[in-house]
Amino acid sequence: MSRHNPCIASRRPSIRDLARETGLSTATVSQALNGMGRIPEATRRRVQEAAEQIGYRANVHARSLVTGRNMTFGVQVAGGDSATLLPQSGYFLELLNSASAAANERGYALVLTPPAVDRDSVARLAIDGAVIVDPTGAESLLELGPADGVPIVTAGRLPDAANGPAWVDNDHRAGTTEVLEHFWASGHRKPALLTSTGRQSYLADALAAYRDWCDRHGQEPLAVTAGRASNPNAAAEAALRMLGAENPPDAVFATLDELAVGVLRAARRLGLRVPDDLALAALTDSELMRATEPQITAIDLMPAEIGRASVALLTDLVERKQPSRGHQTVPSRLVLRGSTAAP
Amino acid sequence: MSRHNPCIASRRPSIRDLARETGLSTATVSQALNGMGRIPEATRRRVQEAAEQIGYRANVHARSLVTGRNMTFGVQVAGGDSATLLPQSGYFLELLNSASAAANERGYALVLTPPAVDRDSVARLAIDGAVIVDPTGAESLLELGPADGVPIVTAGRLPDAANGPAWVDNDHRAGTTEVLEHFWASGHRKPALLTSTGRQSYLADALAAYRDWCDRHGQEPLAVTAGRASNPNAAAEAALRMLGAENPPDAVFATLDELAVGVLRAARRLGLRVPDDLALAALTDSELMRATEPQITAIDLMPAEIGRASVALLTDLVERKQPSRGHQTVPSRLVLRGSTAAP
DNA sequence: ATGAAAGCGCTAACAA
DNA sequence: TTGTTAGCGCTTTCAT
Repeated sequence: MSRHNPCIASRRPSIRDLARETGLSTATVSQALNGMGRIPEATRRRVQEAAEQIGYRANVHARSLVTGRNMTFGVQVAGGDSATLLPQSGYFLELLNSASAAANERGYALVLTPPAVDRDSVARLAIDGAVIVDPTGAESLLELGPADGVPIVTAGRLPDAANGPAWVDNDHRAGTTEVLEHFWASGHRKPALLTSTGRQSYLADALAAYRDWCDRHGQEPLAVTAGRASNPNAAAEAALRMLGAENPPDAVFATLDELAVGVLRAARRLGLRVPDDLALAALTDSELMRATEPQITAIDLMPAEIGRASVALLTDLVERKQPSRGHQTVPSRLVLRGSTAAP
Repeated sequence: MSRHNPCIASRRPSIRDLARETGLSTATVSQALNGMGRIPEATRRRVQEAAEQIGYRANVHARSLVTGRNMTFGVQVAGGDSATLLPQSGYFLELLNSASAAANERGYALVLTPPAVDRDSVARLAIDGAVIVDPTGAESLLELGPADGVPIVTAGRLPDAANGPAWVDNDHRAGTTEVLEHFWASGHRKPALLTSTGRQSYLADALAAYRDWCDRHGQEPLAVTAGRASNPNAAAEAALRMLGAENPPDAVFATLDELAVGVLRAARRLGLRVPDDLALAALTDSELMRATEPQITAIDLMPAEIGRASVALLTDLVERKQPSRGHQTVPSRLVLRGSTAAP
């Protein structure tokens, strides 16, 4: 019946409407709109104009049904509780925005994937691939994805990056070394490392680079853990102990923005001048680093670049069916502020 | 040919495989899995078990093609540049996470929608509805959506909320009044209002409530604008002028977390004790408010609740085809900290 | 209570 | 160069 009653209630024009409009077949119309080179330019133009005219847009579900591709990527942010997530929220949000833009440029939609997915949700989400940001290794998608033919890219590395999925990351060893050299150049000879607990790769990287540097400079390493990550008070306490001990460090590199805030607080309490008595820098730049006094030197991890690169890598994996290895290193940038002196 | 060659290369089991497995027709199988009540419980169970057995999951595209529903919501975060976005990133991220969870609970996927969409992208995204977070009124989706039958819910109100889309928001007038009463209770008699520039509804709300309160308490209002939103330095300057003037305020309510940080800095520079000489509170709670010394009293806007409520409202709109008016107010919560004294 | 059949809108062989 | 045709996997009348 509906076929004999041509759209009184206005439905979206289908490819058949467009075929009728142009006097061509649906197959030709489809080719003209999507195919490459097979249709003469004149016809193609005619079809495109008619499409514009009647406001035709292809139905994505019909297309996906036949092509077998979803044109959708998933993005999963942080494996765990939102408490550990929020201190770095600026980082995540910037990453998310750029990843979304990059995906859309390539014709993919980006869907938010909840941290704990089961096989059912993976199927329902209908994603062609996924980016997992700062994985802990416990994310179910890490196994479920590849098992169901959904390639994964991680932003940040997994503990066993060698035979894990493709990844995008900063060179945190280089960044750490750069900070320590910056301390050195301004006359600070005894830097300490203040870390949070966690299995993230960047912590291991920072620690390794720190130990290397100490070795090369004949320093005894002083690496302190502040306990739970997102706690400036815990950091302040750890810093108080560290700075109040005999032969204290004259510089601190903190592996999280909030830790650096705690150090600053401790320094103030001890009457230490920053940067003269104590130089201070943080691994992750954030608005927090601009809100203190003095502002804190920090490494900008370029989250927008990380997001963009992750999507680019994922697209390659999905479209070119390349072997699912591969990785990319995004350069970070040391942002000098008042907590460290100019050399 | 493929129909005569039953899955040597393993494809996902289709409804026909399930029909064959159970000895039923595809129609019955479909009914058993989705229909309500029409199929005897025994049959239903049998089908469900067989589905489990062979790992059947319905193809979302095939289903959407026939039902005409996408089972997807869009979410758009911030209309403009990321500079104005990032200071509130914790707020957004929390909102996003809860919105995603709420959508998934209802069977919807949540796709990130870029700020500037055209009609093509709206069609390609294939969304049944969208949440726009903190709209400025300039978002193209605001018009494109409804024009294409995509209902919109805004988290935060539009300038002309009366005949705009459905919205979810806090009662910022009540929140503002609560803060002012809190100031009053601890003996602070002359509160000032420090705002950022912007067309957001919460600014107008705060200002209106502030003026009302001043009226009722026989105070001369002192409302100052700090210029561009996300700048603690600009806020500090504005605060310095305000606090250095004759007959200065003894309390400041700042409409953004970063502004409050600027005020704190100004107070320290002027040698004012907080909260004794100057009480301080902020409209938006964030990790920043816990990173200063003293920590800053702030209104927690319950972003997770906002996200959840927005999705709930959107679902109603989409599924029940209710008139697209309607709104919901989410209660906020005053978090008392060191920057204000106990009464 | 269950099945047969049509068709959602599109693409991709293959035919002309 | 273009058209014909056969589905993609599912839901939904309408029969039985």
